Amino acid sequence: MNIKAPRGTQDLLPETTERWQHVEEKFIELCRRFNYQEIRTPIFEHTELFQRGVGDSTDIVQKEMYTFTDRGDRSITLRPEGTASVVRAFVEHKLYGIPKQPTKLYYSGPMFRYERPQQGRMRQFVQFGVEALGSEDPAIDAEVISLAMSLYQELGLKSLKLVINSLGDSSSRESHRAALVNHFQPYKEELCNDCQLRLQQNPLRILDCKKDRNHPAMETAPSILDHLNEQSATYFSNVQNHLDRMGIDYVVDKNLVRGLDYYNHTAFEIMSDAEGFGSITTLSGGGRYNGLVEDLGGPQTPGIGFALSVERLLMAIEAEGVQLPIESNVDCYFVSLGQRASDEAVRLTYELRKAGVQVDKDYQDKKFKAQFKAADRLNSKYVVVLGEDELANNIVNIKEMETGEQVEVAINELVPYLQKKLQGEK
RNA sequence: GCGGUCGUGGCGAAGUGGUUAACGCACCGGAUUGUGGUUCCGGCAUUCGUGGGUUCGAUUCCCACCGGUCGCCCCA
Repeated sequence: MNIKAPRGTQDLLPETTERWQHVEEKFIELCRRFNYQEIRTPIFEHTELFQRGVGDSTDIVQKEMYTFTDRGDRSITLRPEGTASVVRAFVEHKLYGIPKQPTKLYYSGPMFRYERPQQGRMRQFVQFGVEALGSEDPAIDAEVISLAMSLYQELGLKSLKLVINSLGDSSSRESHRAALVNHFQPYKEELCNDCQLRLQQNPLRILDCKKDRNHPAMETAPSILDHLNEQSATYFSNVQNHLDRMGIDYVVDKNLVRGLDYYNHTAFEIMSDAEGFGSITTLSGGGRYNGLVEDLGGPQTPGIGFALSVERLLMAIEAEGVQLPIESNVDCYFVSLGQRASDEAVRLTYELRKAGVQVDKDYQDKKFKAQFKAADRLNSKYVVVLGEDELANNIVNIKEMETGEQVEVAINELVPYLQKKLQGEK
């Protein structure tokens, strides 16, 4: 029986992991520049956290969670997203009490959702995310958005679209909700099954229903933007003012509705315009969640954050043909002939490695020529040749592969010689 | 969860109800007993996603399952 990776999971092989490492390093470096610090939370949590945090009416909670009962009869869920866990940790460890405020955190790690996989949608996928807790300044909304945009831009992506909207505060949402119910109630029978349910549960989400998008009632549906109270409207326009001043392009989409219950005020998504990117165009999404900390038992604390999919980020890089500066090669390769020479090469390889040189040798008893081929394939800058003759004279032959030049060097000079050579290049 | 489509060596890809499963790339060895390339020669699938069924016989036909992929729902 052949065991394969479970559906919707993937192995990332060396060729790919180099690309992952590159974007991970970029993300970490960027967070540092923006003064966000890393938080690591468990990969599984009590199921209740997501029911309360993400919201019982959401698709995530209703049909996408990896939930199981552990041996202690606890209901456990593999985290489907990061914000609920971060906020839980924020409350649990009373981070709201430390002097450094607002609390600016970033995370990176696997998330799990039970869905039908397709490209850009895995059951286990990796998100980068940030959360800024404790500030209700429109400037920090802009900061979070700019961090997300910077990551894509600095990695070289061009076909980006930033979409923003405001969901308003609770009173704005209440008034909008009532207006929506009023508006759609007469057409209830004409809407799709899902939307008939949404009418009671979450009428906001009728707005981004793909099935009913052409229903005439959509055109005339009340916009949240018309129901924002003065504070909410001011907040939203301040966020936009900051984006304008920062030179970040965006479009306002009054139908942008985020799938999670905890959002209010600012909501945004970054999408890819790239040719052939496929039907899933959302690269990342985020928004403000001023009630979540309180919902999870903490003091009233505003928050905003976003999360992006690393898989989709790499897909976008691929789709746009961006070349990442990844070099996979070796400084030096040993070619040896005969057992005694090979033994000595083992020792010298170790000496070179201790001295910081990136070096490898043959371990498959390959023929002389095949060893050279291996060196070539690894793009080795130098080849050190060690045979019986060299051994007898206590020397090695060092060949520079690009030029073909070869020099004799005493064995005990090998390490300093190569160190010097390689230093000169860098 | 629903619908379409696909599943042959490491990769790409032909093929047929019958018995030797093409070809290309990659890889390994030799020509060239110690220097990367080229060329030439040779090697490389008891087996066609898995399990059943039909048949004298199945990689080829049927069914189920598994997996990929595309679209829908929804999202990152």
